[in-house]
Amino acid sequence: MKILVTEDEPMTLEALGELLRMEGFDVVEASGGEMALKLWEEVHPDLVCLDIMMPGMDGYEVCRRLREKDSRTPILFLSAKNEEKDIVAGLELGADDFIRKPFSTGEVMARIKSVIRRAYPEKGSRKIQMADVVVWPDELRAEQNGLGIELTLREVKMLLLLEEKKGLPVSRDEFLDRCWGMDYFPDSRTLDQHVHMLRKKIEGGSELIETVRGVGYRFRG
Amino acid sequence: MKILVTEDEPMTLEALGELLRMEGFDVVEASGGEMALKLWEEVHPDLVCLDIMMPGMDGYEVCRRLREKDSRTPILFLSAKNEEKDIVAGLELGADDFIRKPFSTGEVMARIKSVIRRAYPEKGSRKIQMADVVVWPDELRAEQNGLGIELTLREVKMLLLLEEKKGLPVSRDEFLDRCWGMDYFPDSRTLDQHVHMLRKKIEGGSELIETVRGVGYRFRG
DNA sequence: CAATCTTTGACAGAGTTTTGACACAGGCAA
DNA sequence: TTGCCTGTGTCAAAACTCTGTCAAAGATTG
Repeated sequence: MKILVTEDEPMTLEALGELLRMEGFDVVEASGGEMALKLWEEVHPDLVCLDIMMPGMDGYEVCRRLREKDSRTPILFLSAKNEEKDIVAGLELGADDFIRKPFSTGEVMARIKSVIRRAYPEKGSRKIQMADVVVWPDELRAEQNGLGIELTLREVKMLLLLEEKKGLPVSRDEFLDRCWGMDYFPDSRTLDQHVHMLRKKIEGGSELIETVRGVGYRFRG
Repeated sequence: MKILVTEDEPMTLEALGELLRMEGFDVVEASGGEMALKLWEEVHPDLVCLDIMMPGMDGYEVCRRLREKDSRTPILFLSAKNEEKDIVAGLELGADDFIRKPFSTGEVMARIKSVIRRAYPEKGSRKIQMADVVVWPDELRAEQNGLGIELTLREVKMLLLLEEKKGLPVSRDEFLDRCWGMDYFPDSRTLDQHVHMLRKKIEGGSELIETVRGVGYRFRG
């Protein structure tokens, strides 16, 4: 799930980005309205967070232009202006929700997740085929040869990453970034241990998750 | 949905009560006007059926007094007097409909349901089956193995959410979002506590509401 | 103010993740 | 080939996190 965050204040931008990445989102950061539009073209995010007050092109204007190209992707405003009329103005432009500054991290996450749930209800029941394994990521569950397999949250994240790379090797660093968090560096055998678990749970596991020495792991698919 | 029935003829009163209970209503029976007013205070029914001709305080008078306290709850007259002027008198007092005696059970039900639909458009007196539990969300009530279960508003919301997801896990975030409100963040064991309550009220509860660690809960169905 | 419903804090218990010790394997140079 | 270095596999214990449960405090409603 990709989120484009636009905010002119660098500290706030980075904090938001980090917060969202912690929760497993892909985050693209824009420091202004023009950049936001440009990045939108490149990455086509699933959700856009816009600061209203920015030098140059403000959030309203960005919203208007985005809505010309795409009316579906949810847009969420971050705003220090909390007057009723601004909220109304934003909603008329097709915004999905508002977050008033200063905000708590809890509130940001709750609202973003809520908007995502409303916009992508189908994401609640994905099903992914990986070789002869069927994975239901949201249920922390998989099946192979008619046999049910219980997974943990981390194992699912790892499988999804492997699936996303479709047979390409995924480096250890990338695993840690995407399944743990950017600034997490376990100092010993943590990653190996989790790969071990996956291999144990999936029949013929060490054939399916192949070790690429000096790099990381790859899923044979 | 609670209905207060007032009628001085015991046989008729019991028959009406039985009829309504068959249809899943909660029925409170009053054998006279004074009793009706007293019971109204106690139970705050969603609908009142009043016989017009009763010894002591008659239906008109009860209606007038009820309307002083509450102008919303629908009132329905049962009457052997079927002349035009009586109907007009009743409607002026704020009654919602008339049923003429002798009445057919079909007519009674049709009129009562019609009045309810008009007065409570948002409620359909829905009935939802979840595994072996039948839930009447609007009545904060459920039944399992013929055993009645009283629910609170929050418990009903939680059940409805679980039902809506049909066996998929519902995340803790989503519970808080949908059953509490977007910007509500209880800081401790609130959600667990409510799940606990539901499990306690529903037989075999912890089997039915399964916990998905790190995610939330799911209803087995 | 009494009854009911909700929230909270403390604590226990279960499940998951991390760690450290050690074994093993692959690559490289002598 | 042998020996060495580095990277990986495996295990079990330790550390940590999440959830269940209880009792009591707080809110709400009649």
